[in-house]
Amino acid sequence: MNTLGYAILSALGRKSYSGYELGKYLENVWPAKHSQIYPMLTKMEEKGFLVHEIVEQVGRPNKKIYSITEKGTEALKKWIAKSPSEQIHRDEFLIKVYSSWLLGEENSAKLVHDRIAKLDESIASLSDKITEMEQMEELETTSKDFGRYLLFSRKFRLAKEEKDWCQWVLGLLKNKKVNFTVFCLAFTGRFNLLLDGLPWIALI
Amino acid sequence: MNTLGYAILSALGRKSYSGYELGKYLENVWPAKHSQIYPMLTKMEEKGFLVHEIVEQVGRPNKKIYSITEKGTEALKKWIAKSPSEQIHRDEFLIKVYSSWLLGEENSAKLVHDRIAKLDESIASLSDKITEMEQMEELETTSKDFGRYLLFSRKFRLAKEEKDWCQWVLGLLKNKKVNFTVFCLAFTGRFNLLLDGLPWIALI
DNA sequence: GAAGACATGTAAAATGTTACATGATTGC
DNA sequence: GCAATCATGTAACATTTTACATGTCTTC
Repeated sequence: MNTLGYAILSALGRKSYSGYELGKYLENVWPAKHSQIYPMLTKMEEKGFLVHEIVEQVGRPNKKIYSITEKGTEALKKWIAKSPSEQIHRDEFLIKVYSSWLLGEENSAKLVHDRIAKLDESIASLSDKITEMEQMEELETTSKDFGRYLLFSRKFRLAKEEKDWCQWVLGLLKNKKVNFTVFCLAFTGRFNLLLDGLPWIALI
Repeated sequence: MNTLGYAILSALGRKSYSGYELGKYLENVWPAKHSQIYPMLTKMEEKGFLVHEIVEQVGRPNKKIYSITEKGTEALKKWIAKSPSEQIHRDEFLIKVYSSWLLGEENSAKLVHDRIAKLDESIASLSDKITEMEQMEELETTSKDFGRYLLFSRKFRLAKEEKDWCQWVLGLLKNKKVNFTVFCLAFTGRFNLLLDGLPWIALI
């Protein structure tokens, strides 16, 4: 089985879902279209990793709700123990930024502004999800929801970091020179390496 | 032509490369194996976007150095003007973190520690690359090297943010509860939204 | 009345990875 | 002597995307 299969198992380990619902969850960890998900679910059920029950609905199509089996959980556990493969990150935006010298400063700035707008949207929606999780009475590290919480807070932090970088780029585009900033970046890089391991609170 | 093709054009826009060298550059924006790159270069040359010249070498195989043509530059310019597609991010590590409740706290911590070790490696090598760029006398926004600089500083910042998140996760795993942290995260989320647009320097 | 969410599936095309092929040089 | 780097290419396989199919309900 491939990573998509294990991503599905990891989702069903926490909660039973239909293929349609899985599609939305998977966006966060391993994007896949429904045309890939449905055949995969069939294959996984044949192997005994999953079972489904049909939930009849009024006014909309019936669903197949999939649940993980003992065999599925065992397979997932074994897979988790192996060290993960390298992450894949593909971003057309970065290729376009790389070619910004062809684009001119105004158009480059527009490219970055558009990205900021998209990031603001996802920051807002992630903020809402985290607020929801705030409502939970007890969220311990052994809870099935703990991984979900880690995931969303990571997405949130990453989006904010990306936005900060975008704003830094806009600043460079305005000032047209970068020498001083290059210096600062390299400096903070080294500075942070020194600080590593020290509790930040001690610095205040 | 697909994104890989435009990624190649963007690289050759800055500097001429052999297929082998392109493979290494592409790792940063659009990872591709040589088995995908070589046929793509042939196809692109047939279309008139590229030309190559053979560089004979002693003691090692000859290279084909590819250069972008006028037609290639035009194609790249047109493509850059279109708004970029969504970024793709696939990471087995995150699926494993999501399933950390199955793993137990010790094994979860090991998973995160291993990630930190990998991040430290890339932080170190990116730091070196940025130091190299520091040497450059003039790095203006219209320079062909400007995009390259933006790219590496983004990679650097992202890796550092990822490491911070990892360390935060390790802290949670130790304390076993997250309620207070959830609160802080959501709070800083809102706080930062308030500060947006204000120059940070004004706060000192 | 059009668009989008809900819901599941198949087929074809594009994209990406692994394996097969070859071969010299350099550093451990 | 073994692994890694340099260097290019093809073939087979796996994965992913786009298009084809169908149909109801809800919101603008």
